[in-house]
Amino acid sequence: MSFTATEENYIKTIYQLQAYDKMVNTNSVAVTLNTSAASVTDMLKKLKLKKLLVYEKYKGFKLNQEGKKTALSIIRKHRLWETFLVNILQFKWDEVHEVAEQLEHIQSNQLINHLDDFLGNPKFDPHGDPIPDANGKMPVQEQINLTKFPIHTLGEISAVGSQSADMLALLRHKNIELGSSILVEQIFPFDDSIEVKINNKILVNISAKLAQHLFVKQTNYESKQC
Amino acid sequence: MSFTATEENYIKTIYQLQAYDKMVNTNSVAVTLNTSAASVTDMLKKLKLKKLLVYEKYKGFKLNQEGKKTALSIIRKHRLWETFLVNILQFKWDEVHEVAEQLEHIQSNQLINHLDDFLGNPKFDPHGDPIPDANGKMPVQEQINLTKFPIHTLGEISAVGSQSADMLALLRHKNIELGSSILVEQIFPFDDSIEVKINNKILVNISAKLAQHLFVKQTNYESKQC
DNA sequence: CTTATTTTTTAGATTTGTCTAAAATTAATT
DNA sequence: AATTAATTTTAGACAAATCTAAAAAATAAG
Repeated sequence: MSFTATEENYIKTIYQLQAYDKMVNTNSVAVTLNTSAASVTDMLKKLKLKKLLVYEKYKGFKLNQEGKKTALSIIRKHRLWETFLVNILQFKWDEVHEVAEQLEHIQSNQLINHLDDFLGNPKFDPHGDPIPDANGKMPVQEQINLTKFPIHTLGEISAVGSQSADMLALLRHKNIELGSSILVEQIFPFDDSIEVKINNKILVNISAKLAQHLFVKQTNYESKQC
Repeated sequence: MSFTATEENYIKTIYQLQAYDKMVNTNSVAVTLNTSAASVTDMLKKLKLKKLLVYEKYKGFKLNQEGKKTALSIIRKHRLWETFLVNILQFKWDEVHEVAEQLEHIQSNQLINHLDDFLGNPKFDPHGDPIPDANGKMPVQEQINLTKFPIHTLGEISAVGSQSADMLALLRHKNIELGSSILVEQIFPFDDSIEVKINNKILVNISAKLAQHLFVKQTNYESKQC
């Protein structure tokens, strides 16, 4: 079965909002897609008809198995295209999103599988996010971006996403290096900066921009993947 | 200014039909795009409003300067993507069209210019068609596919588009080699086969499939490019 | 446990691209 | 030149995706 670009955008958004099978509400989808709640309701009816989600009016909704499978195939396409843009066409990290949003809607399994092979079947995209395989299987993400790391959870710095001298100088100044332990204490919504404790000793503030270039691996705890 | 995928398909079709500034009629566009004459009329009004074509009702129409510029940028995208699919992703010649039809509508100058650079700024696509540059300039096409070569015009075989042993055996059988002179005598619409005279001596019949793999350079005459 | 507030859904309208059927125009034929 | 045939345009309708405003349901507050 195939879907319009609009349907695919809804499916992807719902998937991201329902992480670990939570119920999703109309408004959050409307806000994310920058549209009205009424439009979301219209689309929900349509997606229910196509048997992609569990939905009863006023009660919230979430994707079923088929819906999740569809979402993963869209995410796969998006992340492979981002990898292509950055690794092959020399785009910068922060330039790829808009173009990948268009490319993810191209319909051709042959295309995406050939692209996957050409890129060397990458497991993670340039932002460190895992790329589902052709069967929708996501590699376990051993490292995630600091901006997405849960609060009050112990982790350690596992990678830095840039070799810029300016950035390395900043890290040295803050006493952060590969292997440092890190614990997010607080997030400031105003500028998206993050206060973290490094090596269980010093508190430092990390700007949103710096955080985007730091990758963290959770220590001790099992990650509950679904 | 930017256009919907549908508008772009009309613009491209009209461009191809008006070769050398001939007037185009409604029906031929309808047939090419597999739609109704009424739909074409609707779109003509829209494209006239956007100042892309010269159009007076019942009198035919053609793209103006702006329209042709737009058409060339779409053709540029289409042919660069076809080159990418064949040269990089290992698609076969006859598998690329449908996917390129989708990819040509992706909007991003940065993307297409990076792709052009990555491919090494190719002048011709895998079908031998010329690729317009970023300014819409088409390289002079010294060779064209036999299927597009004008009837009763003297040319010579300038390239063969495959190295398959089966194909070379067939060419040897028909006494065709690089540099052979060729003159199209007749085209049979039933199976698109072509009767040609080789080296001004022997008449041979060439199947549509074989013709697609032969490239011909016109001899003696100047090509009237616009 | 009613009332007020928020969230969600319905109703009705709009835009884009499409269609069919009928009317208008041009081209062809006797 | 008058009539027939073909082409093109208009008129009116429809489906997809959207909107605003009003109604319905769920949640929160007094």
